[in-house]
Amino acid sequence: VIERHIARLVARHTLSPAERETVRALIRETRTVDARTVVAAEGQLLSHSTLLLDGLMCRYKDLSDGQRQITEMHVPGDFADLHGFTLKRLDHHVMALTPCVIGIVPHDRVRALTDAHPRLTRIYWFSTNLDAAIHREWELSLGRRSADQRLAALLCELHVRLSLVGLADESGYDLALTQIDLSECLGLTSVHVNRVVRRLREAELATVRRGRVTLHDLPGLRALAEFTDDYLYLRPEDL
Amino acid sequence: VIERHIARLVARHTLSPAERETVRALIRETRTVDARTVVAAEGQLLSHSTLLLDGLMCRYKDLSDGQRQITEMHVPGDFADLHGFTLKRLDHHVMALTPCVIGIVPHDRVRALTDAHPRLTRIYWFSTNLDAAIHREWELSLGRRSADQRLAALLCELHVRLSLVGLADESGYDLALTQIDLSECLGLTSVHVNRVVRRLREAELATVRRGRVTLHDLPGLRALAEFTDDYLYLRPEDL
DNA sequence: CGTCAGGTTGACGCGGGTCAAAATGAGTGG
DNA sequence: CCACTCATTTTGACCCGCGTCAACCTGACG
Repeated sequence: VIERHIARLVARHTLSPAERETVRALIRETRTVDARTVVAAEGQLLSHSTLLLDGLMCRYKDLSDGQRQITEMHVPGDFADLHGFTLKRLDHHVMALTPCVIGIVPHDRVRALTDAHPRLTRIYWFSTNLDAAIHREWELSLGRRSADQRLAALLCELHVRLSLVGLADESGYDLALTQIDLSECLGLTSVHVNRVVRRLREAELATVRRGRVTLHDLPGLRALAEFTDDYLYLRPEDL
Repeated sequence: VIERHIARLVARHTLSPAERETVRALIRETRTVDARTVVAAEGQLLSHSTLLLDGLMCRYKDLSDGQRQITEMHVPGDFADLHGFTLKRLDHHVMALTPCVIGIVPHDRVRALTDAHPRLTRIYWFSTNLDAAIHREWELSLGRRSADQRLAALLCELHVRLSLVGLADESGYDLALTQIDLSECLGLTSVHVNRVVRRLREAELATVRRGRVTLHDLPGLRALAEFTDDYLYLRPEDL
């Protein structure tokens, strides 16, 4: 399943066989974690990063009254908290939303990589910058898009990202998120998400039910959200 | 004025004299740009990054109807688009909001740095991860904070960041932003920003007028926003 | 002293929040 | 195989924060 991580990297940059080996050697062990497990807590000193191999995870921050904002979704192949290597302590929580398989990557191995492999370092630096680009797109959604557009944009983003690792096709993808989870991504209430889900279904754009997203009209969905995949950087460039 | 950049780095990590020299040598030239100049356009292939030495800049994205979302503010000492080194093309615009002094840092010098100076590479990697942390905090604001809390949070963040480079004290700071600019940071309309500015003044928390932010009650402002500076990473850690 | 960007204010409307209740449905144990 | 449970989804009625629209004010600058 670590091939999903390689696939994700290769979608953006070439990797030599030697580099692939170096990447594979980053993982010390794999583990499974239950749904709703916090794998990295805000403020905690970290000694390793978490590579998501299977399942869904998210980053979130919350306010004192319990309101929660998910700042990014993670799909298989993603590093959930590679930025923890330089930040040491996270400004947010990382939580499994479904049962997950994760790879543990000790920070001393990442550090050795930065000392010995400048090109791979640049590739992983890129990877955290891609997370930032996703954050920016979400800021645009949260600040300026309507509720319908926000959900459409999220569905389009997940479709692209899951396709990269072979977990989506043109018909749709499996997505084990509750409407509460979606509301925490979108800056809405779960009640309103329910209305928006219905509207997208009635507009024959997409059907979202617990467990599965079915895409009826992807161009229409993209047009509604004004979605372009530029911010996901799918055209490989040299590093 | 490049000392502001050094000050910003040293607030988070130690720098040896040799490292300081290496950092200084990154700048090929300095320039001035007028207010409202776009110094890096979305999608454009970049060959250098822009170090902000004086003035205010921002990153923004927009929708087809002209609605704009500023995703981050830049203060003197910040790299405005260091992430452009790995991304090659930006997913957003970078614009001067006031007349600015900038340093031009060619990407081949950054690349040389990543080949020869692993520790400085980690420090600059950290720097772009700090941008991402700011993006996440803004996602929290845009998704979950009320209009009043959002403005309070922004004023608190700028106070901390400007203090680091000696451009703010406990009384307040100069800030040449229009209410339109603020509205584009906060995901609000300029009309509503005007009302919020009045409310913060009437609550004797802060006075915001064109050119100057005066802080009357910083603890009150921070409490309103539930602001903590954790996400700005002011406690130095080793890299 | 004219011009024009930006700031200010008021009236009104709407998107999305709140509250409450009922329906659904995936386990779980008997 | 059924009864029970509890989280989640769904729906309706009502409300409010913020947007919209429009008019007027202010002040910097030529």
